Amino acid sequence: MPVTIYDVAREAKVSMATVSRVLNGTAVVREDTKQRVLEAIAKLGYRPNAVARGLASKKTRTIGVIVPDVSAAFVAEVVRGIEDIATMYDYHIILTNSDAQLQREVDLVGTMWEKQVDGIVYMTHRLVKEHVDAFEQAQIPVVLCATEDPERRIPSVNIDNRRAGKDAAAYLLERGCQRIAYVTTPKGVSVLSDRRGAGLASVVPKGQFFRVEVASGRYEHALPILKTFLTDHNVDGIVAASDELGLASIHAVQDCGKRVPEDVKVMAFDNTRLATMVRPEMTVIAQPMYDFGAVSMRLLTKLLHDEPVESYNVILQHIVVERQST
Amino acid sequence: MPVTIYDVAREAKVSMATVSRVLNGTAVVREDTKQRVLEAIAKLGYRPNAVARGLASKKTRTIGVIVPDVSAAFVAEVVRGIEDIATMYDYHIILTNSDAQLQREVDLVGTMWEKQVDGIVYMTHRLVKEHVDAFEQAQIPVVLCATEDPERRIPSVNIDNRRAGKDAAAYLLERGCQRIAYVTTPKGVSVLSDRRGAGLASVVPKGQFFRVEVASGRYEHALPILKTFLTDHNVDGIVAASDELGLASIHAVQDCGKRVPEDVKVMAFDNTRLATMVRPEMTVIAQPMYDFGAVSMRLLTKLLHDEPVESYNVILQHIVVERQST
DNA sequence: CTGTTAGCGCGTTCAA
DNA sequence: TTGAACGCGCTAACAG
Repeated sequence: MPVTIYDVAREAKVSMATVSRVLNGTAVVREDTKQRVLEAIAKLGYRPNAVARGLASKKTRTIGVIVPDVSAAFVAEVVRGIEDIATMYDYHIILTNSDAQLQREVDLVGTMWEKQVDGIVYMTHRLVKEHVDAFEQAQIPVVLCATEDPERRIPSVNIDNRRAGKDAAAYLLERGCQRIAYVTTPKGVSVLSDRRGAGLASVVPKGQFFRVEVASGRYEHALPILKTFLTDHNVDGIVAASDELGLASIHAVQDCGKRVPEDVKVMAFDNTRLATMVRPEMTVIAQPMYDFGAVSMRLLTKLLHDEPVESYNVILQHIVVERQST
Repeated sequence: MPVTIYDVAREAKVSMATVSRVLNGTAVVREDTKQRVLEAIAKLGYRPNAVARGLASKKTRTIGVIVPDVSAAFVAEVVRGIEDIATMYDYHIILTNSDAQLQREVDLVGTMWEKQVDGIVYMTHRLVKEHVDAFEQAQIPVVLCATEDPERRIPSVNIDNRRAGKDAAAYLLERGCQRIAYVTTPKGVSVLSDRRGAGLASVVPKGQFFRVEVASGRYEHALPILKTFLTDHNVDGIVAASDELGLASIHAVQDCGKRVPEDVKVMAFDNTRLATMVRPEMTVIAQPMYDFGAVSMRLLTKLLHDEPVESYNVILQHIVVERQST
């Protein structure tokens, strides 16, 4: 029942090939026949069937987006950036959550192949060989988003995490902090976080740097752990791996009877909306979350259209935003 | 180059129809030939092409998801629910943001048609005739998610917002509040919010109910407006339409030199993670955000598979979660 | 239980 | 500048 390209052709008294031509601008069509076709399309309310197009052209104008979890503020913002640019270039996105589980992450590349996506924007905490193998086997252009390939084989968009770690430490050191703690997930979970930790450790004098590991990165899990830590350790500066951990840090400090920022300065990574909605407002190393997504998607479109790209491993800028917690 | 069903057929020495049968379980296949096919599939690493399947079967196993903005915490949680259940039933989702713009919301239904989605999960603040017309014209099953169709023509998943408003008011009234303010977006923007407001107003004595309108619903925009309001009005109870507005309310109260909850009790709708991460922790009318998405998607699968459904307009339960702000 | 044969709706040669 | 014909990879009758 749905009107097809044949119906339009009949209505306009041309062949379907001609309709296809005006639709795609593939070849020059005489102006008046073009008008006839356009009128027929309008009259019948014709809409091209993207699935049929996909089969015939082998291009679906669909991008696979694989992320750990959209419900995380950071990720949601990234996805928004991806979708905006995708829309701008007339692509749609198929969104999937991997829950950061390797097996699922790898499997999803396969199902994205089945869906015949033109490309993939990929986000994971820790890229390993299995991922790269999956990309290779699927033969689909991939851009890593806020995800690092240690060997830089896959196009990616990141900030300089090591440098960001250094900047955070330098910031606190300059303001008189002597003993600094880094609150983060356990080593090995997130490459980015570990990179930042390395940056911090490279600047803070040995013996004055502490690493506090929180399994889940969630506020409610972190709070008690942090309280215990602060009871045992006398730090005067804290860098948290996320806004949520930053807030937990602030509250933990306060629960220990100390003040932020007078007794302990706290800063966090990310700069989600949370950072400006709490009191004291949090000083942060702001990450360009939206741009992670937007730039990744833009890079992918370049790859797909064989446009020249200046860099396959884009580094975006991070900045320290000073607020009340330091 | 990619291996097709023909390659598998040749390898297994059967016809492609048989391969299709073992793939889809469409008909009984003798056990040993089935094994041969399976082996061939494994050997060749065959993956069915979903686009070709979609064209032939007219079913894409893809669901269109149209939301105002994924980067909003509430929405992101809903989307997560949708995606989880979609995955469970072997569907994928195409996610798009409408920014709550009517024209775009309507257009997106058309582009979803082009993509040949099997169904749509739809979220908007205010459903009007144009939406319904678009659904009708597209002839695609739609489930409204956290969105109300006043005339109940479209399947939907909601809470009872009027009752929720009443419950909020009753809760504050029972605790001694006399003058209650409802902090929300302007009338007409969100049907749900207006419904709640009506519920509140129906319980709070006339002259003791105040409606504070905040254009954007964002914390930073609400804060100054609320401070001004609180300076002029002596309320002792506040109901906010979202956690973000609730937090703005709390801070506004504090900025006016009053205490929460001693001088003014504050409660909010939603119960996003924000509610438990701030101090005082917020009392909320908890909304089942994840379930909005999950149940919507489940309902859609029932519609798509002609399973019997008990109710086309599902009402989920809301509950008051008492915390420190009241 | 299995193979043959049409399409699905469109892009894309190749001729005209 | 236009049309006819083929094929994309698969599902779904229809035979056998």
